[in-house]
Amino acid sequence: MKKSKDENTEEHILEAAKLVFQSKGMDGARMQEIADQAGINKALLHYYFRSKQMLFEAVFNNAFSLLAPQLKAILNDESTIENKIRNFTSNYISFIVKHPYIPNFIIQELNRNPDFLLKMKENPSFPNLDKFKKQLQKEIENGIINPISAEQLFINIMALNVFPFVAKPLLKAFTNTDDKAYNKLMEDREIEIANFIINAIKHT
Amino acid sequence: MKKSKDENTEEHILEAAKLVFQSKGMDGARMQEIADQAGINKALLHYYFRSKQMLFEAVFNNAFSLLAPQLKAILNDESTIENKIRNFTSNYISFIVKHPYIPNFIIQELNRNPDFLLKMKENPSFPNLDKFKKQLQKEIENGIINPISAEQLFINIMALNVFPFVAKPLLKAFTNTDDKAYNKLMEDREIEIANFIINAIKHT
DNA sequence: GTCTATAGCCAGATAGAC
DNA sequence: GTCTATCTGGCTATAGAC
Repeated sequence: MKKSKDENTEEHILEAAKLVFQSKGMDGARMQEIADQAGINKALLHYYFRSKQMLFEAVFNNAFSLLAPQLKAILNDESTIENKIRNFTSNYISFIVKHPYIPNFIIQELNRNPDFLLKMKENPSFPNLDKFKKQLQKEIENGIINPISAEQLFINIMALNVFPFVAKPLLKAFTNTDDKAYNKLMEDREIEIANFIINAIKHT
Repeated sequence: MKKSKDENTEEHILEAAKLVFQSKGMDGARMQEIADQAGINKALLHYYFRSKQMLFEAVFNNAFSLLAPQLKAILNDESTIENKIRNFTSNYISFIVKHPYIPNFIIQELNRNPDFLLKMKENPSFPNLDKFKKQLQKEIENGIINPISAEQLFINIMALNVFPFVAKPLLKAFTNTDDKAYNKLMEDREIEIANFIINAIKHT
């Protein structure tokens, strides 16, 4: 196994780079800090990834490819809109617990450089709302759901799920909660959000 | 008026610094770019604000003190919960049109350095939910509103209003809209969000 | 108050030994 | 593949003339 050592080091670097980039961002991150975190020398980072930019893109693409398939799976499964909402909410919360920095990292870096998405949108595996939209229209016609556009509903679902993690420091201050109390709020949201959304759209 | 020239320059610097810091962040911003934007020399920035850090804090505090009083006013006014929600939503959208970068700027920099808020929370003018909470409890007891905690409702209101602007690049890609179509979605939200929230919580 | 010039530092990247 | 040493450029900050 000639490559075992390489792959190991490469993995270590990626793991370290993930930690540093996701908490400091591209501009705030330092190659030295990544090297220290990985327990290796700065020169080795360049040996494996050539430049800071390329290392960053590796980390970013990894993060994005964790998020996208999940979204896609839920949008395109066969269950009802109500179930999709419940599934998404419960999946998303457990995803965040495993990868707390990802949403903010992705949002921040996309604001810095929106072109990242141009290549990705070409990919046929990029999530899209087509199926979700058809299904929603049908449920609206059948009087199960009140009229709402698929885009607005999708944005609302994302907003209610993602925002509390992205804006945690701000919301902690406004709601005057400490870390423990805020995390409790987040746990409760797993049920609360789904009910909130369904109340908002379900025909009565 | 001995100071008129100074104040003018200081204003120009702050305006330029706002533009640069809000789009690039503290780490990505360059003093040279701020100087160019203000049409002055780099040395003058230091003459007025001593350091990049201090200039940054001036910009950040300005941004925050635009956002906070607005929130406070709406939380503490005398109207019903339903009206508060409608007011907040309509005020917030026009606020964003005037200051599109502020929410993302504040959220981003608070994640970089949450301690910024520690001093601010001391200030008695810092927004809090006390009055909102009492009022909500009363309307729940009176059967106007379905049970929900003030914190969760507040987070939901913020999420639905703020997130679409913070995550614009990501949501534009997922909803597969161009700039024009996305802005149309945002306009529509001024009514849509308020109705969505009220449907979600209003007792029927 | 405003400028030019430059000090001084720090970060990304490379050369070259092992 | 991994290291030490170093180059090079860019950035904040200051000195000093006007």
